Order: sequence, then C-alpha cells, then structure tokens
Amino acid sequence: MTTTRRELAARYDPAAVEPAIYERWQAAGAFRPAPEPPPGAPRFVIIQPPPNVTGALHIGHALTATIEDTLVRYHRMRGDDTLWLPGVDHASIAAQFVLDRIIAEEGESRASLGRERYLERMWKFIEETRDVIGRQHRRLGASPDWDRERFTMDEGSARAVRVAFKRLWDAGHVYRGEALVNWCPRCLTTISDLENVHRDETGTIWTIRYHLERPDGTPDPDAWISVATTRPETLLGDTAVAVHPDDERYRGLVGRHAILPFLARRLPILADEAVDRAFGTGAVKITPAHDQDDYALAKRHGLPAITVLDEQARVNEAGGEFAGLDRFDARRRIVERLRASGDLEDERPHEMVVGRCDRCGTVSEPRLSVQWFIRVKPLAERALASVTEGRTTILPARFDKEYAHWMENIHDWAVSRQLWWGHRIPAWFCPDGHVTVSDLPAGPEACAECGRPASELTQETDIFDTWFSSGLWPFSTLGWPDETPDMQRFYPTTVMETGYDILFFWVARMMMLGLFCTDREPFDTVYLHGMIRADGGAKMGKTKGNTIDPLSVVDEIGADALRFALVSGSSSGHDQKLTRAKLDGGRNFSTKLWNAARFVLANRPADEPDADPGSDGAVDASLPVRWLRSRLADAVARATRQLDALDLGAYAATVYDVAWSDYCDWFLEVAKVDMRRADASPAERAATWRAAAEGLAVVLRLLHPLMPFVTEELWQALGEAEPELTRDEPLLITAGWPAPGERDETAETAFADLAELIRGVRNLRTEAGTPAATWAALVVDAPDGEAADALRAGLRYVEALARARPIRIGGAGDRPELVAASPFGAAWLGIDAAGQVDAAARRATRLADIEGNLERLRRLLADPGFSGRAPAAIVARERDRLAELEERRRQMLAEG
RNA sequence: GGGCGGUUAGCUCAGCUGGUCAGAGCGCCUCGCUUACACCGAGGAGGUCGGGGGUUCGAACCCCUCACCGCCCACCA
Repeated sequence: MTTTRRELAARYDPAAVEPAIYERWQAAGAFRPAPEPPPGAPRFVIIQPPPNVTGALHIGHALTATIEDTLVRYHRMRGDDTLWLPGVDHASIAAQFVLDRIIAEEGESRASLGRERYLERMWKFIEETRDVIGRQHRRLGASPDWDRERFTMDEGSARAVRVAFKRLWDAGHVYRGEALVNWCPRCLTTISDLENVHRDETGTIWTIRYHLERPDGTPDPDAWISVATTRPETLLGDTAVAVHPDDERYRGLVGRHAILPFLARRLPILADEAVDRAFGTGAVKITPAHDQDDYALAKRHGLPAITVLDEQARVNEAGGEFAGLDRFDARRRIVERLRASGDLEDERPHEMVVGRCDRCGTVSEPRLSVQWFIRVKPLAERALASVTEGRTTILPARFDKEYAHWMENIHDWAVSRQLWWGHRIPAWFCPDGHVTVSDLPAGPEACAECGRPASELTQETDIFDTWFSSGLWPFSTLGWPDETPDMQRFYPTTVMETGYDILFFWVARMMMLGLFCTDREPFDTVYLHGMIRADGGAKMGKTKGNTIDPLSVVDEIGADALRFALVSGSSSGHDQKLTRAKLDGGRNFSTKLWNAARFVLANRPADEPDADPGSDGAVDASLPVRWLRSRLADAVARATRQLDALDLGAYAATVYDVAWSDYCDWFLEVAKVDMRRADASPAERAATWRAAAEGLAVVLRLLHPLMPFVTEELWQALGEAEPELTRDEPLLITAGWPAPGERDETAETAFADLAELIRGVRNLRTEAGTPAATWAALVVDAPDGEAADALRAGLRYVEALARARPIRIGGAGDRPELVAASPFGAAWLGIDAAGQVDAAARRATRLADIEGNLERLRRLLADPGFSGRAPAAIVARERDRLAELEERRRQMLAEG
C-alpha cells in the first residue's frame, strides 16, 4: 500500500491551483519583510514603476512584474532583507485623458463640470479602477508587500512633493517665467520635451512673397523678399524677416522693411548667423511666439513676440480677418488668399519633423506662456557623476552613454501643467505679485515677502508634471522627509527595474531628485529590460490588434508558463518577440515538472524505512545519485551567479536544462532501473527514491522564483508525501535557496561516459532501423581493466536505456558488424537488421572523420607559433584530444 | 545631423574577459518497446556565425570598412 497522501492530477491545471496557492502565501504573510531586519542579512529592495491607477495589465507590465518578482523571490529565499513596495501612479495627463472620454459619453466635459466636480468625479473613478491593476498583478504571482501599497496622490506623496519643491525653491533650483513651451491644443496643457514626440512626416513647404516697403510706407508691388514656411498660419505673428549676414543676395535688403500680407505689419529685415543660406530662399520669416528658433533669434534682436493662436490653436483676435479659425483652416485660407494675390511663389511636398503630443497624437504647438521650471543643470551633473563614478550601475552598460548624453544636454524641466488631476504647485501669489512657496499642508500663513495674510494670497492653479511625484517614489514611499525606520532600513534601494523606454522620463528624474532630496543615490543598480514585440517584430498596440493579453494567457496556460516564456531567451535591454510557440514552450515546461513530480510521488516505496537511508550509511550513493547531486550543485552555483548578475535569461536556461535534461531525461530514467530491478534491496530502492525526491526538491527551489505556482504546489505535495523533504519550511516561497553543493567530477565523468555509450548505441540502432522493442546484443571492447570495471558498474543502465542485451565486455569471440567508438572502447552492436546498413561505408565515414581531425590537430601542434605562444593549458588540452583521437583510430583499425 | 543596437540553423534567439562556441527552443525527417509525461521519448538533417579587409599561433567574439533592419536623441524655416 502506498503511503502517498495525495494523488496529483494527470494533467496540470493551473487555473485550479494558482488562486489557492496565492491565498496561502498571503495568509502566511510571506510577502512581508520580517518585523526586524535579519541580523547581517544583505538588503534587497526593488523599485518598480508604479503602474497607472487607471491602467489595465498589458504584456509590458507582465514582463516588469515577472522580472521583479523573480528577483524578489530569489532574494527572499536567500534570507535577504527583502522589500518590494507596490503602488500606483496618478498619471495626471493619462488619467484625465481617460476620464474625459468617459464623461464625454455622459454629455459632460471638463469645462461643464468645473475643477472641483471634475476632481470629485476623478476620485470616484479612481476608486473603481484603483484595485484592478493590483488584482491583475496577483494573478501573475507578483509578491510585493501589499500592506504597504502606496499611491502617488496619497498624503505621504503629497507631503514629499511639497517638501521637495520647497527645498528646490529655497536652493534656487526653481524659477517661474515666460517661455516658449510645447503645448497640446487638445489636452490643453504644457507637455515636456519628452512628451513631445517627433515624427518624420511629409508636409508642404510654401514660398511666400513679402513685398518690400516703399518710402511712403506702402508695399512695393514689384519688389519682394520670398520666405519659405511649412506653417503659413504663423505668418500672422511674424515680426521680422531674417537673412544670413554674408548672403550676397540680400545684402542690400538688410535694414529695410517688408510688409506682412493681410496685416500690413512692418517687418525689419535683419541679418543673423543662424539662418541657413542653403535652405529655402535663404530668408526666414520670424514668428517668435510660435517657433523655438525664432524665439531665440527674437531675443537676440529685441523683437516683439505676438501670439496669434489661442490655447486650442485657433487664430486669436490678433489674426485680423482669420480670427476664430482653427490653425489648419487658417492655413488653407491663407494659402488660398496668397495664391489669389499672386504672392504664393511655390508649393511643394516637404519631408519634415512634426512634434505631436505623446498622449493624444495631436500636433503640438510651441506656445508662449508662464511656467514653472526646475533648473536641472546642477542636479543633472550630480546624477551623471553617480553613474560615471560607479555609485549607480546601469545595466546593460551601453545605456550609460544615452544617460550621459541626456544629462549633458538637458534643458530646464517645465514642471507645471495646466491640468487638474495631480499635485497642485504649492506656491501662493500675493496681490503685489510676490511668490511664496510653502510645504505646509494648509499653505503659508503670510506672504514671505510682504507679510500679507494668507487670506489675501491665492494658490497657483497649475499642477505638477506626474513625473515629479514619481521621481520621489523610492523615498516618498518610505516616509521621507522623516528619517523613519523604513528609510533607515530600506534606503537607498537596491535595484531599480524598468523598461528602457522610461530611462529619461523616470529613472533620470529619480536620480536627480533622489540625490537632491536625500543626498544619496536612490538605488545601486538600474536594470533596464527591452520591449515586447509582436510576432513580426512590430510594436504591440491595441490599435494594431497584435497584442497578447497576459491575463488570457494566464487563464489558458497559467502564470508560470507566461513568466517562463517572458524570461527565457531574453537578454537585458534587448527587445524580444513573444510568440505562441514560446508560450507553449512555457506551458510544456510546467507540465513536464508536474509529470516528473507525479512520477516521483507515485513511486514512493511502500516500505521505505523511517530513518534516512542516505545519511546513515546503510547504502552508498549510487553513481547516478552522485551524478545528479553534482549536476544540481553545478546548476545551483550557476543559477545563483546568474541571478546575482541579473541575467535572468541565462538563469532560465540553466534551470530548464537541469530540470528537463539532467533530471528528467537522464536521472529519472536510470532511477527507474534501480527502483524496479528485482535484485535491489528495499534500502537501495528507498535510497534511489529518496535521491529522486531530494533532487526534485532542489529543482523546485531553483525554479520557484520564476515559476512560483507549480513549484509551490509540488512542494506541498512533496511535503505531504515525505515531510522530511520539506522540513525546513512548509511553504516553498519562504524556504531557503538551495545550498551550494559539492561537485563530484569522478561521478560526472563516469556517468557522462555511460551516457555517451548509450547514445552511441541508440545511434547505431536508429541507423540500422532496429525496431525499438528489439533487444540487441552488444559487445564492448573495454581494452583495459579500469574501463571494464567502470562499464560493469553501469551495465544495467546501458542495458535498459540502450535496450541492449546481452552485453559482453571484452573477450574474444564473434563480433557483430556495427561498431561505434565509445569511452570504453569500441562497441559492436549485433542486430538482425544490421544488414540494412552498409557497415563498411559507415566505418569508412567514421574513420575519415577521425583522420581529418587528427590531421588538423597534428598540424596545429606542429606549428611552432601555436605550441610556442599559446598558453600551456591550451596546448596540453589539444595534445590530450590528439591522444584520444589516436586511440579511437586504433580501435577502429583493430576491429578491421 | 549625431548616437546606439541588431544582422548566428527554416523561425525565435543564447553565446561572459578571443582557444570543445558552433548552441537551445520551435519547425522539419525517421522511429516509438517502456503505466511520469505524445504539452512526451529516442535518433537525425540543417549554419563557411551579413559582405570585405586587418590584428593574432588562433576570431562569431578585437579593429577598420560596406550593406541592410530597428531604436534613441536633435530648434533647419
């Protein structure tokens, strides 16, 4: 009667297993750091990009969560003081974008609701969506400490924002002023340079005649200066025409004036080196209020800036007859009018770069307005030094350059946004125009400059760029600005993990703000992963319909399969394609593990003694057992190294190989032999089973970080069958990382030799077309006693796995025709069907192969350049190979 | 206009500081006794590591160059 307490289902059903497992983890408080830091334990704190509060899980989140969870689980198993603090980001512009669409369906708009009601509506909306993304992360198996979940709009964050901004202000890093900023006419807010995405587009370039002014102030119908533009509507705001100082064509015109069409404004013609003589006509219309270059040029020349577009990019009252028109309608109208008057000289398609709002895709408009800026140069210098001086490491290292380039060319950060959902800038204006920045929740008590009471002050209505609060995340979540126990225990953090696409948006800001606020680098390592792409290599996108929904995948094949597929075959910073085939690979692997465990559990000997037969010396460990332990020791060492190096792709390969190839394909197959052979003692049988079960336990430990559900479930089953095996911990999630083991080179070599012989025989069988069921006689030369002994020790495995019987070692007598070289000497296979193979031809091929290699090696070794300059170890190795080949050749010749 | 990455078996990708590095998974071909697993097992075919040049005793790996593909940064109207 078997003592197995639980029968595993014939097929792994993740849907039936995962939710229950997750609940057990949570009930056990497995995600929480210990109340006190374990003495002497290294710290491991991971920083995750908090997903948008209104968001739904996409494949990118799944990748991020998988990587982070794998690292966190690994470090937790190692006993490190581990923290993963979850949270969500208020994502002001993205959230407003979503809510605006929703209220539009209700017939409302931001304007119709007004700020207060809109924000109430937003909080209500957030309440509905806030938990969604967390629940979805749970389904992936993510194991952050949910008790510490934070939100970038909670009071802790709000306080951190106020304090950080106040300190920046006090340090002189903040200013408020008029500047030409990127403006989205649809979102009705400033957007930062990063949110203004440039795209190559084909537009039109028009050449327009500006007639020259005659002495009487009227335009000269016969004299003009032609300017080229891609945005004719901006001409309404022109205040000059510029040419290059050395441009002969225009030398005589500099100092004169042109008359602006429609508005009859006098435009000075001036010279400036910034003008490219080769482009267009060599003369540029200058629109300071609507173009960055022109703005800079106007400043140099003291030109006025006239804003002609309103916040929705309609022509304003300064636009004369065009007032009220949308910018593109105005463009068409102006072009028509110019064409009619004969002042449109040319019109042609033009390849150009257009800036669009990252959020909504609307063409952005440079707009002159008063904004809050953070002077980032000094902050950036420190943030750059942290990386160049090695206090923070970016992986992969090549992103160092991008980071440095960005930090070196950084512009001041426009942090104010004309949005409602977010942290309001804690600045107050007094009627005299004084500005008071305060970090008090209720605002300042009086104007900092003139002492006017708070009742006379009004707060700035702009809010902060979302990334300002995100930039404080690593410490605002730990209680900063207070020196809390959490700050002391968990800050600075260890690994900042995210996609390379937000290196500048987020990582750079965290570095700058972290250094400024806390005087320390916010994390030791920045680990950047790549993007997930669709099968053809295209970006995944809802509109393209080529997305893979991680939750559907989890429903279908389980979180473990998805996680494995996301990590295996990946390398940091490189994009990867995710395909159905890859997901299937993950699923197959979880099934494989399940079945291996099923085999182990179902074969537990009924009569296993209570005492541990492996440790009391009753039975010496068999060769396969020693081999398995050595292979596992190697895998543990490699996996540990790879996870420490954040090389998750390599780690996945390591565990996959040891589990599938070493454990399942080889060990379990030979274990069957030892567990089933009639002449084995109960103790021997038990020892073999025990080794299999222990080996499985190590495999489960190794795999748990990446495939937590199936490994945990099997761990439970293993524990129920044999509590001894999981004695140290009832839950795998909190069990220890496998201890490093000893390599056993002798066992590895011996077993590898047997495996090679088995493979050689299998090969012969296939070539000969031997039916799988047929037993074939085998003769192995085994020229020396040592080889014969080694072979004899493993004979039963060869017999079973190569289906060879009887096996004769050495000795004279008839020898079958088919021969293969093996570590033990030549191996002859006798089978009835041998005639199907041309033994002689086969032998000739093998011999030629050996001869070829021999020739190459002899030449190499004869080369004085090689033997003289190559390291001795390399030379010795090549000598050994030569000797080995010579031996094989001798075997081959001997048999003929 | 700068900068970066990629180009390795039909496909998707690993290959660390040059010396069993020519690999894995999928796909393909052949076979399938065997109660862990056909989401499987055994065996096999398939690549002059994008082209050219160089350094070296030796290069997929280092240098130069060219060709494609992709990405990032950038104020040419």
